[in-house]
Amino acid sequence: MTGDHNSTILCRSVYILLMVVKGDQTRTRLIDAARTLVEARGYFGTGLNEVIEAGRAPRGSLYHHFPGGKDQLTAEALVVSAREIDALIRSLAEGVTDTRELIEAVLDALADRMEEAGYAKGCPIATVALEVAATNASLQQVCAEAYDGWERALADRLVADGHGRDHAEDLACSLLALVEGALVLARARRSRVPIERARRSAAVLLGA
Amino acid sequence: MTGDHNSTILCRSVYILLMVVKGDQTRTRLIDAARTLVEARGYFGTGLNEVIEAGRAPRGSLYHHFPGGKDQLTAEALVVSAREIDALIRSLAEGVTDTRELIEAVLDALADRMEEAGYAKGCPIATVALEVAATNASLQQVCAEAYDGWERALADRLVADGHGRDHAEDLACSLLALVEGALVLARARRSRVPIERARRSAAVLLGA
DNA sequence: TAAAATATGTAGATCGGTCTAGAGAGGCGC
DNA sequence: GCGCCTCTCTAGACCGATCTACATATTTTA
Repeated sequence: MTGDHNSTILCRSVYILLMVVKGDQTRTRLIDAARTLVEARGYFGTGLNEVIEAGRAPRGSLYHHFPGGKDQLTAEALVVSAREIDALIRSLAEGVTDTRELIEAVLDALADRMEEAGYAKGCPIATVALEVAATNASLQQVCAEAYDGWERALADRLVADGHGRDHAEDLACSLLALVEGALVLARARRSRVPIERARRSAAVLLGA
Repeated sequence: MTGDHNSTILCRSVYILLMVVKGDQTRTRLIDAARTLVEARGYFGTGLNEVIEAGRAPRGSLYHHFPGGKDQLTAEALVVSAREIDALIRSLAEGVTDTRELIEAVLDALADRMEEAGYAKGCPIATVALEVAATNASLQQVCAEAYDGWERALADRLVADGHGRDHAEDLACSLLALVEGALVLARARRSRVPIERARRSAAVLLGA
């Protein structure tokens, strides 16, 4: 009886797990498709038809997994992309000796990523942030939080380098701006030169 | 006879002028409407229905003045906006003593403009640049040229400050990146703090 | 059987773009 | 000097395509 009960629980758990995994597979494919498309063409430039085609899912699945529609899908895609960049910063931060090296590593990684994608990638947040800043409060909030997280990661490393907290936050914000701006210029020009130049300026800001 | 001829020419000239002016008024209204909407919501986020409504013009007029359709209208709107910023930089450059003051003045002006518009304005080029970098060569070209012009204006002022040409171009590119990035962060967060912080970092880059 | 997830179909609006009609002006022949 | 022509620009109806969103099966699994 206890055995039956346990095996029932087990079966049920496995089922739920499988369902979750399977459901999550479709869900994940949709989010990944949205991430790629939104980064390449923005919020308004990405149609849900493209998303479900790229995500190989029927229309109904999209609204099953994302009852909030396009906004929910986009918000979740932005959160995943933001976390990925955050993890990139924090993982690179462990293998370098100071923040200057960290910024250079981040710029290199983002530049490579951008070139490899034929300039369809850059900052996964910026395009949407600019499109919705004045008209969509919830997505604007998601974008703002993404930047907050990255800035915190940079500030943490600056503090570890010995900077005071206040100065670290100031500097982290400017470094983030420099990186974001370099990505904008690089994409607009389809050239990584602005990123190389930002590297040197970042070094100056960090007192190299 | 000569009088008749002259008055005929005069009438004709006046007519053509009026027609040109009238045509240009509609044309200008459409471009202005497109400028505002595109800066606020980007290329894909701006519908031609909104443009003709804001520009108080019928559809026929739009396609009369812009036979190239949405792309032509957007391209011309970007060019006008780019020239406006270029003129802003060059006019501010005349009233300051060095490039540091110029950057600070530019940042102040852009931040005011952004706040006054409720964060519906920022950089008039960036949103479109990010949306079309990988998919629309002609608009991407327009964006790239806009940034080239602004960078040249900054580099000119740096050369006037005594910097060597090569170093001036490097520095101008990074300063532009810093400004662009600060605008992105400021819009995303709906706060001018990132711009204030970029001010200080710009001063550092310019050796203040 | 019940619930979850998938698979379509389609509604209703809006998209960019095209088309034709007409208003308003001067030129021009008679 | 009057009617007619042409030309520019305005005006809006209209087109097929696409958009987001929802509704309705069908399949899958315990």
